[in-house]
Amino acid sequence: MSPAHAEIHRTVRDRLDQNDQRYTTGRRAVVDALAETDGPITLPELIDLAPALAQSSAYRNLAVLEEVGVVRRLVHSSDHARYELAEHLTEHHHHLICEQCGSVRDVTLTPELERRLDAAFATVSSAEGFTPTHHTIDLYGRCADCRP
Amino acid sequence: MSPAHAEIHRTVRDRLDQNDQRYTTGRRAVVDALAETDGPITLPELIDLAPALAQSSAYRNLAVLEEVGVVRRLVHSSDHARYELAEHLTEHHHHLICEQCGSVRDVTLTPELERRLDAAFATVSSAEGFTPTHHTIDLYGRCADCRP
DNA sequence: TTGCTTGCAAATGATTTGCACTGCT
DNA sequence: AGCAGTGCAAATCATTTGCAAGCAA
Repeated sequence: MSPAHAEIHRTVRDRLDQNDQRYTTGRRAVVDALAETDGPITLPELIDLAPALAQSSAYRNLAVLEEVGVVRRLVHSSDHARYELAEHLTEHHHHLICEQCGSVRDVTLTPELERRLDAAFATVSSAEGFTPTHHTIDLYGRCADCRP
Repeated sequence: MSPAHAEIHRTVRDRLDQNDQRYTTGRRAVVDALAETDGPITLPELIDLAPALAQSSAYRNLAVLEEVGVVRRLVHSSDHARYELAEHLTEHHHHLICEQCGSVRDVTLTPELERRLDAAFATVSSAEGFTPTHHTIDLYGRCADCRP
């Protein structure tokens, strides 16, 4: 477990404490699994990484962790949702989504481009009376493994 | 929606013909409903706009229209999916998603920014061996109606 | 103890599907 | 006529929830 892992656990514990929630073995296992991967994972994938967890407990723990703001739930297709650590525990990133195999990997853009995007988003939003809080960018295509 | 309704219907009919599918009253009603709105709609919303459609037929027609490439299905949250006309029938756009009421509205960015984005996407993708085909950008926040 | 957490099994709800009927072509 | 499309009701499947038992503060 990397030092980054240790800090993640500390932050998660703090957030749970602040919300009168316990940091149980099961919740720790969920966080460990999410910290290990280089992209958001589905519930079956999570259970493969943490086989001690019952399915219902995995779902319940993810819901609690999402509520206290350390997990984000993503829905790209209609089968399984995907879960990842919140960006304040990782870093702002986007997703490469393979249309062939369904895998999802994280990518980051340059800070300069993100800055430009935020400016553009502020512009188009205010024209609509919309107040943006955050954004997601998904790139769909073919991943390296599925390349023809 | 840039092409007029008539042109949309012509294109849809062509696509269906090419795939040995008929352009029935129900399918036309689906396309009309999707062409009327300024953002992707859910199935209940679609049925409100086209009350003659049975729920199962709406789902089946949307599936057919998606298969022939004139409808796109979006999933932002875990309740109802949303459907919109494919971009070749409208224009390239993104979404403003209200976290309060769940409404979704279309927005466009400047062509210049889209060009810059495509360039950046090509760069980060090739570094991962990924071949991008298209992208989506979603802005989450508070819509005008839900503003505090 | 006291009550949150867990695991199992049953419930929920959006979407899909079987089947008989309708209506294009 | 013949087969694709439709409506209804039943089936599916990810996710949620009720309940009894386990575990942490």
